[in-house]
Amino acid sequence: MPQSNHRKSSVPAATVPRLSQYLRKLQEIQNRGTTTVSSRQLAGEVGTNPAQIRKDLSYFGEFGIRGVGYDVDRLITELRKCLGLDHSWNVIIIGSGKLGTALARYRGFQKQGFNLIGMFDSSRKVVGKNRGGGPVMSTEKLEPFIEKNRVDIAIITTPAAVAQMIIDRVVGAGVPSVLNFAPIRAHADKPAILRQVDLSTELMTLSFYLDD
Amino acid sequence: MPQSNHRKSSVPAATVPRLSQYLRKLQEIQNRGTTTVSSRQLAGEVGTNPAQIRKDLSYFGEFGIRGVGYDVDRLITELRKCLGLDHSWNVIIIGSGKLGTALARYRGFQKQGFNLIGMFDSSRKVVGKNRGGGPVMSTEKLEPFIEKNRVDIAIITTPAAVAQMIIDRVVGAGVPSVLNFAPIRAHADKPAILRQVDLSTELMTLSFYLDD
DNA sequence: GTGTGTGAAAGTATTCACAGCC
DNA sequence: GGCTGTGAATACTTTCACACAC
Repeated sequence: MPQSNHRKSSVPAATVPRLSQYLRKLQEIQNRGTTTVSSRQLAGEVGTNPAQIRKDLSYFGEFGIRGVGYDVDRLITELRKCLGLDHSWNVIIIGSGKLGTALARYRGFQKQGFNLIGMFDSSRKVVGKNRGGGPVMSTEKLEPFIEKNRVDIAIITTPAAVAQMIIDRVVGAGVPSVLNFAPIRAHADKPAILRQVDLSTELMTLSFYLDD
Repeated sequence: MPQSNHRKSSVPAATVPRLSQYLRKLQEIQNRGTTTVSSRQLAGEVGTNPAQIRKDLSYFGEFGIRGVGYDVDRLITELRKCLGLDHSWNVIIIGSGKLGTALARYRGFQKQGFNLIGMFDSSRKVVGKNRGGGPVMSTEKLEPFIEKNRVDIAIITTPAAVAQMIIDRVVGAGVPSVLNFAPIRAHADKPAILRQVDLSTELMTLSFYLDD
């Protein structure tokens, strides 16, 4: 029984990140005071095709009104439900250097329902200091912390050299998903969900498309 | 005449980021002292299919030896050429907060041929300070700086509120590619290449795949 | 035997185009 | 008239499987 959720596996992988982009734009539109939006308008703003949006939404239900468009409030609520943002997730950050601190201080974090419940670092110098996510704990305390607290997402911002070891440890301790910012191609053995954010890949991809 | 380069447009978009991952693994393999690698071995390490690697490489040429595999040094050289890393690119960072500073201090940067030639910030308090990329300049000096220096890539780490305006300004001044870390869905009018790195999208994507 | 390079097949994703509803 | 929801068509990507080279 690998994927328990029938609904999720039938949604194309490419659709999921787009949903979050629709959500962001819709929140912007909501802030402007607009109450109704068509797939055409939304597509114009996020830079995609109207049919793409309608198709993406159709995997989850019928949220629009023909001839009219979508109610902005309603669609925001539905999208948050689709993305699992209708309850909150507990997040830890491992590595409290500049990058870890930048992420911890990111305000949109809590606003979207992600609770930063702990930060970890191996350096004696920073343990106990506040880097935006409460007092930094020693990485030695990782496993007991994960035992005692439900941790849904571990964000890795350690140096490359230790990143894979840290990932093995948090996954081994039962954390179901990992977001890796360390510049390595990481892997996870257990059925953990792993995503990578990688400056160097992004720069090289730009480089490819630049004219010589 | 939109895309001038015939070679590039025939390479699938999905192939490009993978090339950079192959390159990273190959550099690791090279450091271990291994001189030859097969598509099977490399695929095992990056977590993909051997045929995928061979197909990806086939868009650029024939780099292997049948019955043997690939010479690691040779393949690294070829991949760097494919990705446009055989010469160096000039990069600026706009926004010298924690994130901008973290990126500026990332060592792999220079190592792969990206020269950080300037950092900018709108705050009087940081202008003149060194955040890892020489003295921070005022964002007022952006356009004259771009006039005088070839800038290939602009990395945006400003607050969301000003990010789109900054992108418009650098693209307007002639910067051909932008890597945006600000939490907005940005767009560029001119034929500039734009890539987005987005913590909130990554977190929401994980959220989608987590069990309720 | 081993492993590349590559057409052909299978699998995914995007876009079209239109019936149906407001 | 306008816009959604969706099957059908197109485009893109990955994987298979085998001829060919070492």
